Amino acid sequence: MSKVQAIIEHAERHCKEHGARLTNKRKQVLSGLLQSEKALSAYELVEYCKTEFGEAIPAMSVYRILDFLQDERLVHKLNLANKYVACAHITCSHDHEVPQFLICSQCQRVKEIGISKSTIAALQRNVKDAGFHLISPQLEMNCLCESCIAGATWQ
Amino acid sequence: MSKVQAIIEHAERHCKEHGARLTNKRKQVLSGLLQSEKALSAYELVEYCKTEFGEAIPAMSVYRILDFLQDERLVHKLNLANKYVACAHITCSHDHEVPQFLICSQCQRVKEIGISKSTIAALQRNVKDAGFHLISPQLEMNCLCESCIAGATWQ
DNA sequence: TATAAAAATGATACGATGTATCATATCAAA
DNA sequence: TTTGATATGATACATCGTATCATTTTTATA
Repeated sequence: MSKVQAIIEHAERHCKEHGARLTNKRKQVLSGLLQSEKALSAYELVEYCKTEFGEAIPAMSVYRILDFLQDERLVHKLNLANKYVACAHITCSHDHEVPQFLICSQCQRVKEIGISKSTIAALQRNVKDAGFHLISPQLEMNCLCESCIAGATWQ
Repeated sequence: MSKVQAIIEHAERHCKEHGARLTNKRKQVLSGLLQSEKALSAYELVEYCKTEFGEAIPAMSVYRILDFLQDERLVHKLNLANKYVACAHITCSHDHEVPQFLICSQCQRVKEIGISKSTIAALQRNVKDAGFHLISPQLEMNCLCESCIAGATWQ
């Protein structure tokens, strides 16, 4: 069984546990994100599902499906790029900290990392000192990935 | 002289120093951002200039003016919110670190803060360990501001 | 001062992301 | 099996932003 399939099955069990349904279309969308291995916009996902799976899912449905998958914590939205990625920890059984995302501005590859609690705590302190309250420490940072650094034209 | 006017004059001198021109329209846009004291989208700025100054600046021009003001480091773009804010340090003479922004998700008020170098360095280290290179440590964080916390309905 | 070059602004069309709304189809429990 | 909930489809539209070409304004220079 492929890695993607394994994750999908895990996701399906995860949904069933609390009465949510991972329907076929929802599986297609999640599979699309898993297979592409990079962040995709909703409209890119529509294309991807059409060419890879022969599924013509209207954009409206993709947005709703993405909302569902976010509620299920199977997908994250990258607000900086207006794109979506599959959660990197679907098959983990333990809970995770709020994720941080490194987005390659050149190839759109995304790495989901955890930042040390002490660093996050220092951030929180800075924010609190300014009189604000951090809603979510999901940081998104514009980066260049290894391979784009290696082949970069701007160097 | 009002505080806004003082900042505008300072900005004008700053532009003149290297042959850039802070034209009337550009002043209007900058004044709009300064007066509103919160992040505005380009189209909101069009509205603001029309009602406050009677200046009908087309959206296209506002975008170009915002680009100019960003090049002059008088304005920052908030990529999370697709809005723009006046730089909080126009009248400072010294250079500043890359700014960080706390955006109130409720009232759109924005606070520009500096985060300690050690925290930023820790972030950079985390990113580097993941094999990525941080292009710009301009962090944008979704927050609630003091007054919205005080009057919050979700509490 | 006249005129050419450069800079700024205007007008129009369009692309991309996302939402609102109403209709239809599918599933699931009584 | 019917009924209510859930999921999906279709359409229109709002918002943010860019591409392109035209026009105006400013600046420099002959």
